[in-house]
Order: sequence, then C-alpha cells, then structure tokens
Amino acid sequence: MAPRIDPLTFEVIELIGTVVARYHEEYEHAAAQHALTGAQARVLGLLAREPMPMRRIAQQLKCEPSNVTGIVDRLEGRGLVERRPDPTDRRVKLAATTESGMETAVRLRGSLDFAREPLAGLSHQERMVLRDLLQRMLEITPEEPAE
Amino acid sequence: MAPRIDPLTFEVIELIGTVVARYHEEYEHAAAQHALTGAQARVLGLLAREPMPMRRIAQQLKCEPSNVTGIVDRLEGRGLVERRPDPTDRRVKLAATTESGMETAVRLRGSLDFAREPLAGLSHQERMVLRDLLQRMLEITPEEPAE
DNA sequence: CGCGTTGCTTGACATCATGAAATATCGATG
DNA sequence: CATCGATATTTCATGATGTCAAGCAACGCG
Repeated sequence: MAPRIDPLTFEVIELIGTVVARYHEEYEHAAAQHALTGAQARVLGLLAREPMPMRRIAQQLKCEPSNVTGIVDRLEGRGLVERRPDPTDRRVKLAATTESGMETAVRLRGSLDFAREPLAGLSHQERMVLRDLLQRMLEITPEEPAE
Repeated sequence: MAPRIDPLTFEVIELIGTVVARYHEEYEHAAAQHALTGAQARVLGLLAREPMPMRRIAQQLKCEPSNVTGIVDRLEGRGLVERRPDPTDRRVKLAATTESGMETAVRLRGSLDFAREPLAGLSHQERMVLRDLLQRMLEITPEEPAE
C-alpha cells in the first residue's frame, strides 16, 4: 500500500472534500428552487451558453448519449429546451434553450451563490493566490499570461 | 449573466467547479474498480470508521433513511456489511462492515489517489497557504460577526 | 451504389432518491 | 402499569439518473 500521507496533505484533502460537498449541496438546492434536478440544471446551463448536439452534451456530462435523451426530453416537456435540426447534418439534433429556458438559466445562475458567498472573506490578492494554486493543482497551463 | 462578479472571482469559481468535477470523476472511478457505486462506497467508507445506526448514515449522506435501507441491503447482499442490534435500543440497527467489507474499504481508500496526485505539484509551504485559504473560504456559518 | 460509421432514440434494467404508511420500540405522563 | 406521542426502520409507489444493447436514419468513403 502507498506510503502514508502527511498530516498537512491529509488536511487539505479533507478540506477539498468539504468544498465538494458544500458545492453539491448548494448546486442541488439552487436547482430545486427552480424545480429542476441537478442533471437538468447542468444541461440547461450548458445550453444557455450555446446550442449543441446531444452527443456533445453527453461528452460534457460524461455519460451515455441515451441518458441525455431522457434529460432533454424532460426539459423539452417543460418548454425550457427545444430540439432543432442541424442544417449541416440531418442525423444531428441540436438542443437549445427556449426563451423561457434562457430566463430560467439566468435566474439559476444568479442563485448559484456559491460564487459570491464563500469567497467574500478573501481579498483580491488572496483570490489570485487561490486561483494560481488551484490551477497548478489541476495542472492547468495558463494559455495566456495571467493579468 | 450580469457582470456582478469580477473576472477573477469568476475564474476561481470555474476552477472550483473543475475541482469538484474531477473529484467526483475519480471517486466514481475508484468505486467502480471495486464494483461499487458512489453511494455504496461512501457508506462503506463511513462504516469502516465505526459502526453506526441507519439514521446516522442518512444524516451523513443527507438523504432519507428509507434510501439508506436499500443501499445497506445491497452491501449486505454482498457480504460487505452486516446489521447488528443495538444493545441499548431495540429499535436501532447498527450497520457495520464485515471483515471482507473492511478489506474492501481499505483498498478503496488506497485507490482514492485524488489524495496524492493533484497536490504533488505543490510545496509544503504552498499547501499551507492553500489550506488556510480553503479554511477561510469554508468558514463555517457566519455566526460570528463576519469580520 | 454499397457499406461501415456516426448520431440519436428506444427498451430493459439497476441504482438512487423522495414521500407516505406500517411496524416496533422507546420514554414520559397520568 | 397503561397509554400516547415520538423515534428508528422498513416497505411500497414513483420518478430521475445511469448503463448497455439494439435499432433506424443519415453520412461519407471507396
């Protein structure tokens, strides 16, 4: 078995676990306020940015396309989303938010206060440090020199 | 969405979202390696620390007790967990890992390499900074006058 | 044109989650 | 002690999410 983890690292892991738990909790709660499930909220959020084929939704959600069919069905049943033909490929169906769906997505995003709430206590300087550390943790290479 | 959030904060939020996504991905993957679902892995992990009543499992998972019944049923069906009577209260059933369940839990914990991997690039000093920032970010319920 | 590939849906099935109702036990009160 | 409200668990019905296999339509290449 792997060598034991030092206490500091363990502590950070626990904190990340807590962040993950809190994030999910708030996300589900915000979704529920709009009578949406987490999965529906995620898809609606994706489509609010731009319409996209079912296939791509599945890739973003890391699930099977057949699963997306059902989720979009339910969103469509509520008039939040519609399927359009792709002009360049008749196999493809583009899912897109309706006007009502876009409104819901905007309100949803507004109530995702995980954004403002937990960062309130951090200064601008500290947010930059946090950003850099998270980036390195995720091994993201900044494409452009960061401000 | 309204530009109420400055770009830096937005960037940090996105990063946290990425952390959450990656965490879940790795967790589900590790669970699947032991033929467990995420929920089953979480319960097994809880019980590996100490046996506890169904009620408490539900509280930890933030779900209804009736849901826990099913999850423990499946773990019990595989011989990973067993139900014991609580000597002090005959209403209560204590769920506890079997020997085999404890082994699985230990191996599972070992394969949760989200622990070691993503922090590898950070120095001891940086981990301390990250820990402090996360702690302040998570500052539990602003009962105290938020500084 | 023919044929393998791709995109989406359908169907069968397991899991997770909720809520309401049933059962058993506890604890307190009269 | 008998009763009654509260608590712990289970069962049942229902819905959402997820997988996989099979099917159909359309694409595109040879």
